[in-house]
Amino acid sequence: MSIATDNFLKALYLLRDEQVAAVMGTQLAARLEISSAAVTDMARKLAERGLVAYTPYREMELTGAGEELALKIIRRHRLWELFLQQVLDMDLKMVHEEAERLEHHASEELMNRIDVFLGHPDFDPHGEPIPRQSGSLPEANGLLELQQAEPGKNYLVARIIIREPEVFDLFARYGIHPGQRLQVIQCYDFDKSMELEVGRRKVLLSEGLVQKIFLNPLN
Amino acid sequence: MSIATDNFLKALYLLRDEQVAAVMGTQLAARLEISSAAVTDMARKLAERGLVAYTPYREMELTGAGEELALKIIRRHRLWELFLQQVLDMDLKMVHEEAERLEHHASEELMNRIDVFLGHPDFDPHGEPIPRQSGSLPEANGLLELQQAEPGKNYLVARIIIREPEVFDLFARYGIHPGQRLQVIQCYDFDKSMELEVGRRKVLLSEGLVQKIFLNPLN
DNA sequence: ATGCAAATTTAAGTAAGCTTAAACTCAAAA
DNA sequence: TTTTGAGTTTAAGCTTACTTAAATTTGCAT
Repeated sequence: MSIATDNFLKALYLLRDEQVAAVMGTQLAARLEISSAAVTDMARKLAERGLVAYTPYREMELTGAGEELALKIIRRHRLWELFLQQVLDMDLKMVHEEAERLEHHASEELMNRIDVFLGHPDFDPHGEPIPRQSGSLPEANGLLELQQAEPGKNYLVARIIIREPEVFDLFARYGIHPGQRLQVIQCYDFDKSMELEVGRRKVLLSEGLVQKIFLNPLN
Repeated sequence: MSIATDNFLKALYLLRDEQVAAVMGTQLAARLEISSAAVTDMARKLAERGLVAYTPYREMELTGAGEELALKIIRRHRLWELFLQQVLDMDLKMVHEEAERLEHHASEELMNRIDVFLGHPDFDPHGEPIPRQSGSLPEANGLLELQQAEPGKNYLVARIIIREPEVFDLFARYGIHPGQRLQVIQCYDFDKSMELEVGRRKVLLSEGLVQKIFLNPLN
């Protein structure tokens, strides 16, 4: 499997995942930064290999086999991201582009060692789920949304969704990161903001921020 | 810089290093597993870029700039090898081919983090020197050859040259690895073999094995 | 000094993964 | 229902890093 193939399958999977609708060539071309002619070309080749369902002038989507491969690549990407951040202390801003290259070049064996080293993690540093070796995805709904937490009880931050770099910095400043213990002080129903205790500091979060945090109950 | 370029420069450096003589196309072709026509092609291109000194039908060698680049690539390779072995506990037999791929795809920033993580190491798991960021090579002659060690004194193993996988296994079985403390019990001058104490075990090494071990005096 | 074999170079061709530009399709508006 | 333009495909061409096969050079042995 070539890098171009890897990237095509990955982009197709993620694009489909982000929107709910099917994926058209132009979007793929934009995301992969190639011409739409190249997309058509690739689609035809991957269709021959049974990885993409494709009829000329129609939308395309991954076949079962294609999705399986896409998930493997995404697994590699997210494991690398987490490894680079947690073990080598790389800046979250650099971690994506680094993983973007490394994901294509590590052996299965190495990826499994990284997985073990990290303790079979469920989420990458952006809060995105890391597909398992089996191809299954960890479900965030095993987790509790912060909105539903009971004031007074203790929780562990399990996952924070970080699509914007500023958000990471903000949470970092308040000491909110996976593994951190926290308690809900109060919920303000009128605008759905919340007051938390993190460490021994009190923090006030807007609804938008609250929705990015998922918890595990403690004891 | 492409992967092909990386590999060409690296092979040219290492080949030159192994033998003392200049390097001919056929040897390069053999090592890189490409045709000699491809070697000529590459040589011409790299000569244009000022990385290789090349005149048709003559031997070729690296220019200053070429050697600088070769050392950078070798640095990456050896840092990866050590990282994979020490941090991710990969088998020494797999470490080379893994590093062979990763060396081309990690950023300078990542390599430096790996270097720091490992404590700016001087030698890779095969005992080969790791070029520094500056391009200089750690000299093994800061180290003591085992032959010259004084019986009774304590030493730390600094470097073991492992070109054959069996040798690694052998040393591993006797607990001999970088960082290990040892003492010389006796030298047998008639065949230059030696008896050592490693941990609390006594070990008898042939001359060939003795020559692979380099030491730092302890206190 | 000459011829020969080995090594090297040239020439021509291949494959992947692109590009641009022209041709085509299709669905939706007129 | 015809037109239109956005989106897609086809066609032709490029680059890199190879390949094989034929031509060339070299240095060594005679």
